[in-house]
Amino acid sequence: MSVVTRFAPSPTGFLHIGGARTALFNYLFAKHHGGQFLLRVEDTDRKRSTEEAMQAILHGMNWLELNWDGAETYQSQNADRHREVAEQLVADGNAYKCYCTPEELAEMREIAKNSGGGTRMYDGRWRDRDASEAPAGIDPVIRIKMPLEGETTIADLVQGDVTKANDTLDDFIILRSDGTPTYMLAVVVDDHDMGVTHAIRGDDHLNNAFRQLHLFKACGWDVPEFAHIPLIHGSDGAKLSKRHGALGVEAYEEMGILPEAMCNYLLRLGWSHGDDETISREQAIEWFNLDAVGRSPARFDMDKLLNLNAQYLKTADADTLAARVLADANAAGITVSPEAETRLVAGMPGLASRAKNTHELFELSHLYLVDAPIEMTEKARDSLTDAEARQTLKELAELLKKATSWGEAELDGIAREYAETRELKLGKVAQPLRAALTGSSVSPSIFEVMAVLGRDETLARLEFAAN
RNA sequence: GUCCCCAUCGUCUAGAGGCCUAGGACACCACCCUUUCAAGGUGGAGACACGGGUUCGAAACCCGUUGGGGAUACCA
Repeated sequence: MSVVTRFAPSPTGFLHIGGARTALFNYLFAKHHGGQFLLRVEDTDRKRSTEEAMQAILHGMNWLELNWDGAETYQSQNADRHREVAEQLVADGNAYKCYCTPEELAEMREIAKNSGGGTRMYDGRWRDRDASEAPAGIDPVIRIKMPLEGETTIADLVQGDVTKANDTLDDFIILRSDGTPTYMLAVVVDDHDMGVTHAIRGDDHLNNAFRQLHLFKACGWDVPEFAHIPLIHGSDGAKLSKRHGALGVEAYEEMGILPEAMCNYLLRLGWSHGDDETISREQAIEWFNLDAVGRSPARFDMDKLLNLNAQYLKTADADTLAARVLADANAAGITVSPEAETRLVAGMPGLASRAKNTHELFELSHLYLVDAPIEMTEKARDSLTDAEARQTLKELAELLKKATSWGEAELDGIAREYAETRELKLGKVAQPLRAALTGSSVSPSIFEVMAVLGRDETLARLEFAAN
């Protein structure tokens, strides 16, 4: 049997970290088994679902390259099918209509809470009543008949065997009084119709799994395998939620995080493969398994994400990175000449090893983006007020003009030789050079910068700074 | 309240009864490299929640305690 997984977000908010990880695990599991990964939008709560949230989720999935198979489906479009199943269940005697008023329900809940356990939230008062007793003027809901006694065990692929007494399971509502399905019914019907073999989802659904299992059985369907993965907590240890300042994945995108880094980080949160830390998508697909998913909740750690991001930045393709920098430049209203763009790509390795996110990369790139004369920071200007420093630059410029080739090694050699003849420390030469060439006191290796800038731009900047 | 789940450095984790004097990663500290800043290298500090069992031997297995989390809707 081929594996089919699905990610089933409800479009009531953005795609947050926990959801993204659930999607990733479902994706990886399906791909590992050569199966299918489906996306189903759970929009049965029409009041809370928004188009905006849905777009945010789709955008997040695309950004992380969690490509789903086929077109995404919308649960609300299967409402007719859900109602049919509910009615069939009633016809088969596995479900029944309940005419309770909200007041009656509230009363039952109150009793159950005060009883100290052993009492169900819904007492099943319409379970065996005849339809002829139905009061007029009340639209009934449909409830599923749950087993009255015994216990139910779920062989969860992550949590292991979990057993729950059946008397804690009440006859829950599957069809609302307005004829729309509840989540519980919709998931079961859709999972069955879509051929889902493995339901990998958050731990918060573990309790629901017991109810769903009986619903599957009442319908006479095979029950999918369940895998409940622990939730991701905020740094305070509580469930991630909007009020906790949990962010949507697009927020990380805006922070200049690379999607590969994000996925790698999410993968390591709750799943491990020995001591491996940096894991490519291909490697993840090959290695991913549910056995290695941890059972305890993990906390989100921005520092580690940033560290991973820095690593991906270092090995990322220069053109890809340049495109991100150019986008930032464009947003900042900086016009980049074709020469500057060439410099940017050439200088990328030296830049990338110094950045933790793409915005830092953009800031670091500034020295290549602009053309002479360049602006200077106060610190840089200060180091050039010294007459001796300016003299150094002038003398060095003369030597550089005579350079036969413009490679990093040659330039380095010229500067060192000059420093030696003048009996200066290399730093005394390099720092003014850095200020003049980059307009800053911090930059990649100054000889690398010179090589990337090229002869003309270098000499132009030197001349400007020396005067 | 009741039900369910969880418990190794600050954080993410390795650990399938002897390979554990508990390993790796992030963060932190020191040193090295060095033209600045990063990166990189080397080293350091830092954990088995507690109490009982089981066993020749428990971080690992069992029970309890404590702590944390989740669920308790005509939300998903």
